Amino acid sequence: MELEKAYNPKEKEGEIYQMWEKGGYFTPKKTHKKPFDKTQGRPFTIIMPPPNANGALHIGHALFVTLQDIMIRYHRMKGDSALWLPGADHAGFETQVVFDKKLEKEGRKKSEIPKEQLLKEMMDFTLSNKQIMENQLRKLGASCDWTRAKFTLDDDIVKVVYSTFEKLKQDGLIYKGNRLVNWCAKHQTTLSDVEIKYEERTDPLYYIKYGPFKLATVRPETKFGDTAIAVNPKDNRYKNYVGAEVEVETILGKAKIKVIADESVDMEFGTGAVKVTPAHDFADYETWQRHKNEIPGPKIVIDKYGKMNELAGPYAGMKILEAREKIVADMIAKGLLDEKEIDKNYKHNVAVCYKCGTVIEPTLMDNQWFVKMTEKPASGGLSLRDLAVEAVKNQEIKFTPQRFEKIFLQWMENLRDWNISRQIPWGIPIPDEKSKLKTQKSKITTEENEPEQVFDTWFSSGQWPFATLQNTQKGDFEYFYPTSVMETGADILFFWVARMVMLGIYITGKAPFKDVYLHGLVRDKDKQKMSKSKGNVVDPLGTVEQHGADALRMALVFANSPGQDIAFSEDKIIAQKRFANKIWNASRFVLQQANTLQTSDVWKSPDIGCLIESKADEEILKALQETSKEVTKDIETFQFHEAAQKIYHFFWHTFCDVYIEQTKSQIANCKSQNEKGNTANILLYVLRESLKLLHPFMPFITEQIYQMLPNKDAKALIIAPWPE
RNA sequence: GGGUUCGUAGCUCAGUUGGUUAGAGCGUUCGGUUCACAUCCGAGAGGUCGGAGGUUCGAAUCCUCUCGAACCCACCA
Repeated sequence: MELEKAYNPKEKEGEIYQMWEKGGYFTPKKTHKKPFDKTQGRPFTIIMPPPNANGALHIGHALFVTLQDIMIRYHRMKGDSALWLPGADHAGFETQVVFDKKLEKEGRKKSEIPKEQLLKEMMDFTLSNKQIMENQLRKLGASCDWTRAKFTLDDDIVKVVYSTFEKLKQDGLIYKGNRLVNWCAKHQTTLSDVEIKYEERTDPLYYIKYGPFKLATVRPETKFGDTAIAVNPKDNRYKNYVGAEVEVETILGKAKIKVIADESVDMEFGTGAVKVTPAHDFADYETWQRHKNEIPGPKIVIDKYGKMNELAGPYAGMKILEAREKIVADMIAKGLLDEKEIDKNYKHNVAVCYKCGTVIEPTLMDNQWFVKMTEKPASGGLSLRDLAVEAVKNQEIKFTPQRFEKIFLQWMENLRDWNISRQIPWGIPIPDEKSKLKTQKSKITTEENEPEQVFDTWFSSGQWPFATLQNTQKGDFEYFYPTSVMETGADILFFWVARMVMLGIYITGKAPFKDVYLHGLVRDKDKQKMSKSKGNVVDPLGTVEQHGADALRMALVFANSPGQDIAFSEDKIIAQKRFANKIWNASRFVLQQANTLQTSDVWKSPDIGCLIESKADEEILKALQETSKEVTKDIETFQFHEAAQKIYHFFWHTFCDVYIEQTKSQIANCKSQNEKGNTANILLYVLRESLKLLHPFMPFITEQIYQMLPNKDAKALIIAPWPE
């Protein structure tokens, strides 16, 4: 058989993938019996983080595919029941943002599209992206079990989500709160605490007169929502006022306001006295909660479009910044604010929407669903937070790199309740008691129709490991759960991993995975973060077309070290493309030797030792064994880059540069045909075992060559036995 | 305010529990080969491992301080 001189990845990759998929190799057999132990093999499960079905895969996806596929292929070859369960995420808010942009581009207004049609369009959009994505995963060589693929909007998954919602409700862990929420005026939805980020801004700090007080504030426009003035109880300056109602002159005329004492007030800041605006500030809201009996409740003065409402009198209808400017000017005019006292260089952090950067308006809403993170369930046991903390502290869940354990636990310390309501159309609708009532008793129609809400997408994906396995094949959950490794990006540790741990243990009683491996971000050439919604993604499929999936995968894993960001550059891929070519040509040489020198079928002999003719033979076999050991250890301990570099080095610089070169003279000097055959057989053996070690990293080229070997020890390399 | 990561060859980065002449890819210099390799092989140049101090027989690796870069968390108006 004549091989091309240069390796051409394009030709065969698709064919090989089909051979694998049609051969059923991706679908594990549940042959091992409990209790699972190392001697007989065991289930090894990875639940694929379902990519957001709102665009094409980016290079970051290629990284996770590579890392997870390495583990899966390794364990499959080792004889474990290796399940890699693929999926796709409808990605609620994320997809909504992408789709809104698409509408905007097309010059269409979301508000003018009937909801039913909008949802249909979004579903079409999502499903077509899902399709594209799945084919891209195939091109990257992902050996996942497509027969078990799940989508977050599958009926059975939604059912699980509803049942979890019900259980939480019955346990008193979910409540509909009249609570302060993070409101994004641009996206017209609330957001959870992890969906906001903080930006440092420089804004003027105003000192406004409040009767006998002077109060420092960045937001004078919220003064219409003030319900009290707070001072520190230890502050002697204001001692006499505490508990009293003071009369103050405001731009809307005279008013009375109560003075309260609260520990949270910093005497050093500003004047040591602070206005309390519970409807629009988290700290103030909490202050009010502590003084509920003394002062009036929150007064909302800003509406959901970010405009002042009727409580703002003449400023009603104005946008926040416009109103602020106007109010400041009017206050100066009325002598309520001294222009000279404005601190124009005041630096502070402002909460903004993580997607659009719009300033988040804390606002009071009464129809929002919250999950209690720190309270014990009615049926007994630990709070959601403590379930997760315990599991991590007990080492039921281990992190790689280890430092994330600390980060995880630290985050758990200061958790607030989780807002799971979103006011966007795209997502799993939150079951609404009122609408249920309506359908049951048609008489109740006076009730104001509540806007439909959907779950935070992380509420559903937070249940992914058990929700999927409970709805694939019968017995899957019992066999594959808890899963082995959760491999995902460090950037969604809080969004996703934390929620999976909490909900997973809460529902199933077991941590959903044993190991968490976190990779860093693949950044673009300028070290900028890539993201679909930003539109700066690099299409990994173009790279596959050009250089082959193996080169891309090897380049990614070569550059990766756990938890560290990596910069993507083409020369790394080209280097690995050369390596693929090296593998190809070494194989070409070995196969040629085998063809011309082979005299017997001695390579079927299990005892490779009796073929040794020279010191070189001995050494290469020793080096191979050493490399196998190291590579195995490195994969087991998640040091994939180390494993990749070791097998790379062995193959190129030990096998090719040293051993193959030696065999040339060795073969020439051999006395008998049999000796020559022996050498050829060692070449074949070392090549075959090397291909096995390389296969998790570079599956296509290794399988292609393996299929041509005369000394195959399995039907396909993908299921060939891993070297001891 | 708290925390984390990074600073190693011209560039991009590895270096797991401290141990002989500190590594890879790309680049670069010289030589060879085109008899598996639109190439490949051999040899070389290039690093006081951000800085200072300490622990140790021995530190890029551990400790303290310090400079520089990035990031995460946090309700200071």
